[in-house]
Formats: sequence, structure tokens, C-alpha cells
Amino acid sequence: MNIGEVSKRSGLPAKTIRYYEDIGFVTPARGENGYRSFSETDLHKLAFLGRARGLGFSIEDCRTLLALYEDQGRASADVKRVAERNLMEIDAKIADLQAMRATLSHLVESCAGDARPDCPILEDLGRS
Amino acid sequence: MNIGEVSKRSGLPAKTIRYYEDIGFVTPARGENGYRSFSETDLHKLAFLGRARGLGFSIEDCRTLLALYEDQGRASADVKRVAERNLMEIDAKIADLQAMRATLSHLVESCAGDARPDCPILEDLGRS
DNA sequence: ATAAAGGTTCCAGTAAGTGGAAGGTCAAGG
DNA sequence: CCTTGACCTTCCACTTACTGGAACCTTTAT
Repeated sequence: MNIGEVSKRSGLPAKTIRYYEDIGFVTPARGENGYRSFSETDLHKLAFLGRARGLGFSIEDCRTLLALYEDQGRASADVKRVAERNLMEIDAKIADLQAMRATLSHLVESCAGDARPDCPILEDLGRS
Repeated sequence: MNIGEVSKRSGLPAKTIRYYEDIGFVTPARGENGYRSFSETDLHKLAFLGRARGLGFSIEDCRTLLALYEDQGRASADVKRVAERNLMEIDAKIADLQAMRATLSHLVESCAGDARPDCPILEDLGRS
């Protein structure tokens, strides 16, 4: 399978797949012409990675998850630990963004948004 | 004022202040010894930047906001537009993260997290 | 024969800093 | 006078997870 088909079937851009080869996630064989030749297993791994990344796992998390995925004897506790840490990080990000959102939407609401120069948003940012 | 004091009073790391000089936000004078010498205005600008960044405005947004801040004749509508766009981006990020959170917390809850190898998290990530 | 589509490598850039090395300067203590 | 430690300087590399583009090669279709 050439990279184009893998890209279509995994949903990852070809550039990303080449990058994932660079960082050691897959090691496709090479044809005589130098083209990468992917196996079904490679495709499966790449799709796995795409889904894990979509859930906010970092590349390093993915490395761990992939190793666990391929280890038939792993304990589910190990996977759960990684997932829970990711969940906590996501919660922290959401909380940060919600705090930002609250302040900012308050400012936006209090700004007339017309042609006059006085603006509570700038006043707030500039308060000494 | 040396960079250390500005750092303390603005809350920004000295490294960040030097970076902000690099990208043209401030242009402090230099003493005979080569040390940066900041004015009160510089300090005020840097504190403004720190607050704007804390609200999630990008560096480019900050450039716009700073220009508007220094333009006494600006229309508040111009500021509001930047703020509203930022708000919408924040909302989109929150929505993304909440979708991730929902899926992931569901998976975490369905995983026993014990020594056994079967793990719904990996099963889901590996579904073909 | 040629053109389009797909493949290759490599270099550079993104956002917004952070870390660290090598070295100059300043104020205080002995 | 010397040294120590805090503070300052520049410069280079690294971070995350890719993405864009140039220059070039191969395959397929017309």
C-alpha cells in the first residue's frame, strides 16, 4: 500500500504519516522505486494513533498506549492511568479557558462597540 | 529600571521581556554597561501584554490591541471585534475539549483498571 | 511524447517562549 | 584589593506536532 492510500484510509495527511515514521511509530518497507510500502498492521497502527491524538493524547502518551496495545499481557490499570492523567489535563485546560471566557465575555458585554473611543476592554487591560 | 525589577513588577519572566523586545513590543534604552533601561511606559505596556496574553489573546492580537490602546481616537468597535473573535476561538476550544472529555471519561469509567489485560480504552482506540 | 498525479528528500517555519552556556558588571564583605 | 554572588548580556538550541514548499523522480493515462 502506498502512502496515498494509507492516508485516505487512516484519515491522516501523508505528511503526518511520514512524520510518524520519522519518530518511529511505523517502519514501512520500501519498494524498488523507493516508495514506502505499508502493511495492514501499519495502517491499523496509524488509525489507532489518529484516534488517540484526536482524544488529546500527546505523542509521548501515544507511544505508551501503543506499547500497551501491543503487549497482550498488559494490565488495564496501566492504560487507565495514562487516560486519567490525560483527562485531568483536559479538565485543567477547560477550567483555564472558562476563566478566560468569563472575564472576556464580561468585558465584551460592557463595551458599546460603537465609534466612540472609550472602551472598557482596553481600560481593563491597561489598569495599572 | 533594570530588567529584573520590570520582571518583578510586571509579573513576566525576564526571558519573556527580552523576547517581547525582539518582536518589537518595547524598545528600552541602553545604559553605558549595555543593560536595558526601561521606562514606566515600558512597564505599563508589558503589564498590559501580560494581562492580554492571560486572556488568551495571541501575540498578533496583542499587537493590534496595543496599537488601539495607544490610539486615543480609536473606535471601541475595533477593539470589540478583536475581543469577540478571541472569544469565539476560546468557545471553539472549550467545545473541542469537552467533546474529548466526554469520550475519554466514558472510556475511563468503563475500564476496570486492574491487573487483567482486557481494556475498553485500548479496544476503542484499536477498533478498525 | 507528454502531462498529470503521486511519490521522494530536505530545509524552514509555525507559537510563544524556555533552558543553558559563556561571559561582562555591580555591590558588599574581608 | 580581591573575591563572591547576584544580575546582566548575547547567542544557540529546544520545545509540540506538525505543515509548506522546493527540487526532483516514478507511474499512469492520453
